[in-house]
Amino acid sequence: MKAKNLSITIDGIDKKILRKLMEDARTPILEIARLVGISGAAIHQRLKKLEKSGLISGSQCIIDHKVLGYNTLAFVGVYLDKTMSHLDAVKLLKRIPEVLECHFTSGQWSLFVKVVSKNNAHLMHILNEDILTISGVLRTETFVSLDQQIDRQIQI
Amino acid sequence: MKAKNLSITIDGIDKKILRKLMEDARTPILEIARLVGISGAAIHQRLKKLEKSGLISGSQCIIDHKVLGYNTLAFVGVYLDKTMSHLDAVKLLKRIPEVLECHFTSGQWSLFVKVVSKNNAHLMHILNEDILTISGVLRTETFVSLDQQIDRQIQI
DNA sequence: AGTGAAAATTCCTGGCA
DNA sequence: TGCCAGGAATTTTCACT
Repeated sequence: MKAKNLSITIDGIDKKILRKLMEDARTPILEIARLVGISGAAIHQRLKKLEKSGLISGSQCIIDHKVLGYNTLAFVGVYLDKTMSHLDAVKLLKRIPEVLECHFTSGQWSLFVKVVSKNNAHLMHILNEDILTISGVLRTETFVSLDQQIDRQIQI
Repeated sequence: MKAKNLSITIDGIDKKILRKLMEDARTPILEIARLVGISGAAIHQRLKKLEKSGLISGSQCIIDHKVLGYNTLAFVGVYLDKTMSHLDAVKLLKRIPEVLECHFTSGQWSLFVKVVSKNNAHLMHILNEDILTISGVLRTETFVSLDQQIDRQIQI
């Protein structure tokens, strides 16, 4: 079977570079070079290629919510009135800082939202005061994540 | 109102450092220093403090699934037989590379899973061949993300 | 694609205000 | 806390293979 002809071809060395940077984005290029066994300059140009291809879309440092006192993670299914445009609802959801993800989904809900909060009372406040007050939001269904056991990116 | 006495106190400079690194984890310290208006050494010791406090739990480069051909994102609610231990189920879910998140949730489902796949056929395969074949999994409910409009970390 | 070398930049530590 | 200074390390580019 022929490989799909995307704009990038990734070999074993690229994979090693990616795996290392997915684990720690601040790993020095020279350290990767030593790990992989080729020169720093080579790693450098491979990295540029990977960035240019869009495979690496950026990097970020990860903030631990819990250290900030955000101990609750929840998913919220949102039912929208058919007169409410999804995009307008999303625009208003964006203004709620605790909303981290918002998906337009197939199935029973119009929108599906991931929310963090400090505790259950805070979550209730976000639901009642912030989300349900958006005009066009009919009702919501909430699922609290009691424990997150897997959290990762796709494996390379 | 008194601020909660957590183990860290974060001032405006810390926030600027964090915001920059959340946007690009590879930003040089000296660039942040110029941005903020204090010396690199000061940024350096603040960063160490932030890492030590656990607020910064790491960094990672972000891979764009779509460039790898993973075009579908879905959420799957999993119903487990009461004889099946959640932890065993999670152990088996971990072996499915397309499973990126797994939560133990309140509500109707035992587990709630985020999955990426190349297309709908691939998603069906993951559901039928990988997830439903786990012993103890009774049935699943799937919600496909047709479009993700918000994806961010908590704002500092 | 990879290498080695060189220049610019950055990291990081210690001493001091 | 923050700043400065300077040696070590890293990034980045370039000519060559």
